[in-house]
Amino acid sequence: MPRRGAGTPPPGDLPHGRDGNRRVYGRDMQSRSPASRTGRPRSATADAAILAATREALVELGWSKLTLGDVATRAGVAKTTLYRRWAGKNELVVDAVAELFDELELPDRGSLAADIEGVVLQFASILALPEARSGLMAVVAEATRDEALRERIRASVVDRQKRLVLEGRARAQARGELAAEPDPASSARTVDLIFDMVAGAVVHRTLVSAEPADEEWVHSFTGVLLRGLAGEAPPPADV
Amino acid sequence: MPRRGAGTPPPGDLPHGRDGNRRVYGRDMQSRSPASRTGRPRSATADAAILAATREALVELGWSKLTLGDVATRAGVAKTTLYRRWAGKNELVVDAVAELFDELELPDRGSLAADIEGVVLQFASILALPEARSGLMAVVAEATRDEALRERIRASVVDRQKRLVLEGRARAQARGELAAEPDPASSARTVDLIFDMVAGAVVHRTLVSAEPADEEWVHSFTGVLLRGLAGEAPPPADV
DNA sequence: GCATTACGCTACGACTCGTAGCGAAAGCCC
DNA sequence: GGGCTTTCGCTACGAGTCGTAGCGTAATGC
Repeated sequence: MPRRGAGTPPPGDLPHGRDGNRRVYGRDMQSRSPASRTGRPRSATADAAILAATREALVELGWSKLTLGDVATRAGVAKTTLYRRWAGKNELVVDAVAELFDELELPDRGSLAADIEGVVLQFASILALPEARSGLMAVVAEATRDEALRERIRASVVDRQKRLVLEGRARAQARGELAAEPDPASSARTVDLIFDMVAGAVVHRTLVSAEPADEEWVHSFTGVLLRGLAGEAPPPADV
Repeated sequence: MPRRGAGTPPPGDLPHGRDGNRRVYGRDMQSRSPASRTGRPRSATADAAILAATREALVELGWSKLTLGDVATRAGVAKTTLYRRWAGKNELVVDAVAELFDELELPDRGSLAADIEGVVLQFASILALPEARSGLMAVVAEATRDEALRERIRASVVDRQKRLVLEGRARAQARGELAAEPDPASSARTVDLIFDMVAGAVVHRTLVSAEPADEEWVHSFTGVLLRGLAGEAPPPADV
């Protein structure tokens, strides 16, 4: 499926001030990327309108019934404009959903347990949004057959969460709650493991089991994660 | 999207000897369900061929590019036959993927840790199949907007796994490895939590992180699940 | 003013969808 | 065997989506 070669990643003139190289505009990034600042610039407002329209369509139609023509109409742009910027439905939805994860933060709550509960609740609140539920799993499913798409998801969504795991772990080690792990390879494996356990549990709870990841659940989850199944028997109900 | 009302769930004459009411054939089950054993029976071999062709198409094309016409051609049946039995792509893929989970078992390995590692490895080996990777996440994504589909997935895929959690937990309590939990409501919550943690972690590892859930990873995961993050620092490398 | 790029619009062939209608096949029951 | 019922394969169909091409116009930098 060859794509047009007209893409030019604008350095930083788009509204969502995230890292630069996320929007790929077609497929290739280095064709004539560095400095082509002549001609009419791309409308930044159109960009925002398209992503907002995509989320709106995700809520109303879901993934499978979402069409790019419909998104274009909602956004008030021409369908061709959409195809000039994104390679297809997958890439568009990834970008639209990724913006939802911008607000993730990790305020220091004083203890590892409190930090975990805080960030898990944030993550759960995002996954509770219908536009995230419909879109995220679908693009993950598509990504199983598309290496580039997987990388795009990793850069836009996953890494932003994983940073929180790194940060929380460092804090806990500084507090003495977790033992330091000097070997960097072993440490990286541990971080990956924790990340898969935290994100996986929340995703599975909200999307597969279709039950809310509320405070009670998060509290129990954190108890098992920190102390294990055999730890304290039932976590105290001091929610 | 109104569907035909011709469906009649055959009691048990289909090859895969699973529980009865899984295949719904259209939408309604009680229209004239109980006994209509006259007329030409449905071809059981066609059923198996269709499901096998669906998995084959999932491997080659993935979810989004899979078309029912193509599946019908691969299976050697007419496209209309497909629509007479399944309401659409979602239901068909659920049934095709569900068959992959038939072989899940929980042999008694003597300890809770060994039991967990065994079942997680089985689950991971299923998720490593491309037909499972492509199909499962996609139908889960669709299910976020379709209550009936969610129930179908629960009955065909999820509950079969959850039974293993129940079984393993009962064994561990009999061995004295886990404390008994007399309150049934609290016990049910714990089982759900464990299930979301186990299945979620494996799914996230294999599908989102796109890394294999091999023995080393499973061993580390089991260690954290049983003893918690603060438990022993790095699990001993006696894999 | 000029080159360059993005935009809106229309039109297009190719494909998929899900259904309708038909005659033939494959079972049960008398 | 004859009759009844249901399924099957096949063809055809309107509706909808896809992704692109082509055109004239708008908005920038030099």
